[in-house]
Amino acid sequence: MTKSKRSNALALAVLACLQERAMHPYEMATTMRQRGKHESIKLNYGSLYTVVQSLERAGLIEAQETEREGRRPERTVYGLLDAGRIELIDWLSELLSTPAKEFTQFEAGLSLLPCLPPEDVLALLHDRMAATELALVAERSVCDHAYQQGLPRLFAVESEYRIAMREAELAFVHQLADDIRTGSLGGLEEWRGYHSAPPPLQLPEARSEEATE
Amino acid sequence: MTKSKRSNALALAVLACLQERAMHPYEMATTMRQRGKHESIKLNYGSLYTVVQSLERAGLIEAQETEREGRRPERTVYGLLDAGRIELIDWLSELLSTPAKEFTQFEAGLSLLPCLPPEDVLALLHDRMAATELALVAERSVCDHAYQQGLPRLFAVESEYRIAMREAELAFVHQLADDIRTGSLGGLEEWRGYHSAPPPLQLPEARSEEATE
DNA sequence: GGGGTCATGTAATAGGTTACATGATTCT
DNA sequence: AGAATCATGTAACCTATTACATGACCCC
Repeated sequence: MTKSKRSNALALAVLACLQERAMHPYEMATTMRQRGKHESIKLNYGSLYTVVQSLERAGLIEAQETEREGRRPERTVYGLLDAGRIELIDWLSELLSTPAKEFTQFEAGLSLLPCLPPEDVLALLHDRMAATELALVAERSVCDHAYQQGLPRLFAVESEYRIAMREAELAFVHQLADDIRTGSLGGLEEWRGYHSAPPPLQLPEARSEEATE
Repeated sequence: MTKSKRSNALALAVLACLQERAMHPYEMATTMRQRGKHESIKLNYGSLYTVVQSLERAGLIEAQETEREGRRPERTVYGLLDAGRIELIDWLSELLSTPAKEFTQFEAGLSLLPCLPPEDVLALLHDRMAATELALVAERSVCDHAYQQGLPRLFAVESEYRIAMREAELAFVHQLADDIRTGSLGGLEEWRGYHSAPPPLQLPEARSEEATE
């Protein structure tokens, strides 16, 4: 697995938790949630148990004891094996050092732009800009708040990264919308032609309600 | 499905192909490849057939004829139904207008930074910057080349988007590396403490081979 | 005329997600 | 005391990916 299994980052998070101390799965989940890691790594209980199993099969972690507190269901506590320690370091190093191809939904959408008429695209992009600005405000304030509580930046770098990426996307969309309006994308007439727009409406002043630029 | 099925963008690409004309699956794939859409939408044959089936079950597309050319295997040609046309517009509009939460591998990596010692992280980030710069050169040249062939920008917006995002990430990583070096991330001693670094090596001039800043 | 590669698709497997289950704790 | 929520996990389902299959074309 050690090579094939590097798909789902939740497995990496599990290794990271266990590097700190042995835990049972549910505790890993709450730990991650407390630290806000679920904002960066998709987490749900179902997958968690699947992933833990698969890490065990791969010999990276090991069930240490099954304790039972009160009459709750048994909880299996897992510990990190040496192979797991190595895999953690290796995998994380790869994530940091090697830019990976990611398929984002927005990129998919952009690649199919010609399927919609330009006026519609313009309106949609304006909607996105507004939504992005909102999201940015929220993320920035969460981040600032954490820092004011004394959290060292080291533990919220992901958050700064998300903000930086959103800002960049916003700038891009802004520019793109401008380029569509001014026609500097080229092929505007062709584009409009695909979608038999009823009148020769050349979008002279027809702007939607957004005025973000 | 119309709501639950909006996970895999390949289905959207299928709808988009069929908006143009009826096709059999293999032809959709080659069409997408020709236009470089597989750079933006993950495509492999196995998934393609699964996705087409599921679109058919959902009543968005329909098998029109099964032709047979020479003694090749039968090919089923699919056509877009009205429900499919609507779904295409709806789905694409959502992708464009609504920023979605995406989990990227790099963000996952960043969120686990404290698992590695700061010196190692620094080296890894420098590797990433070098690799990103290479990737940027390649993508820019592909894009420019296409434009010089007369392709209107409209058909390569995704590519410009990828470039913009990579540039932004590069800038972020650059800044982050600086912040680690100068200690403005806070908690550097703590951080180093987690990983009992053998000597009190304070990374005085110990830089790796990259000199990107 | 035999070995590769293209064109086209199917089947088996693995991975992940949703839905469900059950006892404990807390709130009103 | 009953309702809601937390803590903990299992099982069934669905999706996607990999591996495989098969005839045709092409090149030497």
